[in-house]
Amino acid sequence: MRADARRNRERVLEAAETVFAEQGATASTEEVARRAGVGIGTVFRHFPTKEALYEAIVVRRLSRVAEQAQPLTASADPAGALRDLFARLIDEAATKKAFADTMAVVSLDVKAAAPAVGDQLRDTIATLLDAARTAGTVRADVGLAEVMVLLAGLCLAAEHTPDPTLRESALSVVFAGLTPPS
Amino acid sequence: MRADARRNRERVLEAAETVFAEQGATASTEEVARRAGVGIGTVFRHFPTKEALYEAIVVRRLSRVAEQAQPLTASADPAGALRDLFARLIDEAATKKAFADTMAVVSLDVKAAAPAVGDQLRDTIATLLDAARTAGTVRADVGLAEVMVLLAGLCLAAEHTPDPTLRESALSVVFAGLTPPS
DNA sequence: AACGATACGGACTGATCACTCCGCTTGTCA
DNA sequence: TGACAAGCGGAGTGATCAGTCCGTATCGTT
Repeated sequence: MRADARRNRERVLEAAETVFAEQGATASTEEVARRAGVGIGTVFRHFPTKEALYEAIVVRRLSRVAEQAQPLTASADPAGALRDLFARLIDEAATKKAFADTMAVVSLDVKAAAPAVGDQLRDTIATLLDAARTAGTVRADVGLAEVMVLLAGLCLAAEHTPDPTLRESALSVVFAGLTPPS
Repeated sequence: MRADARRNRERVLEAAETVFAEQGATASTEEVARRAGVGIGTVFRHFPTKEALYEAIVVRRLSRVAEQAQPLTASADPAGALRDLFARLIDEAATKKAFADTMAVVSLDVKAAAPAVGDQLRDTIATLLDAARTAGTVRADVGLAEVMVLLAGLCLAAEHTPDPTLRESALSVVFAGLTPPS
């Protein structure tokens, strides 16, 4: 692969990330090309389809998030770690358009396109949840599926909730519901 | 207004409701016209804009929902009534595409297009919430805003959650979080 | 330096869609 | 029943956008 090609590919990914974050998945490919300082042809040479480009940045974002999340599994307070992770994901969803949709797809449409990356995050959450249940800091009768639905819901709602305090409050209520009755 | 005009207007609304429920807001106006057994011109004569048509069916759905919800304010168990209402809205969101978005807009983008209709539902929820807090069946420190965020989140997540049991479980967790600690 | 392969830019194509316009039909009322 | 306004259908218009194609520029290699 030629040097300029590699450089342009990276530029396109970077531009796509910000454009999709700002305008959502409906942003035009031309806008991405413009932002990258590149012709449309170049975009399509590197990513044969708009969907492929979109998927590429989804994978990118997800693997970054999953990578940051992984160390949490070593935490002594798994429920707390889970909550921190959720807070981080919720903030990302509030800030970057279409990230909430990504989270919804990863959380809920399990057989989704890019499987491995979503699994990684899901696995981390599963580990934390198990540990928290064992520790007695999360109710034993809630499963991963429920938690994923709640996470997706919080992320999707966050997209329309500019006030961070309010997002935090909603998260608090959910975690109160996850805590075992005393 | 001529008899056939009134009849066609109703047909268009009916068709739009099912088409938007099936395909979401991106469904084409032509599809609505076809489903209504009417020319496109007719659709645009009654609703000058696709957006106007969409807004009309949003208002329609919302006022139906708000109307059904209103009697609940008389309930002796306001927390239970609130939960029933949420369950109903969540089911609707799971079944009818774009209803979840409507709920999100009504819940979160307060200054939205069709104000009065959203207010009606919001008022009912506020009344139930107040009563429940007074009765001590909902924590005193959660406000309407938080509840609306949670409702929107549950509805948005429901759109991707075909399993009704799972939706119900998620709702349970949220309501557990709303219940005062014993 | 010179040459072939690789990559680039952006005009172009075809499809889709919201919306318009006008010749024709149908309801209404005298 | 006749006449005319109100309403209808759907071909047409312009805009947008994903994706193609090819003449040109750039890179790497000998």
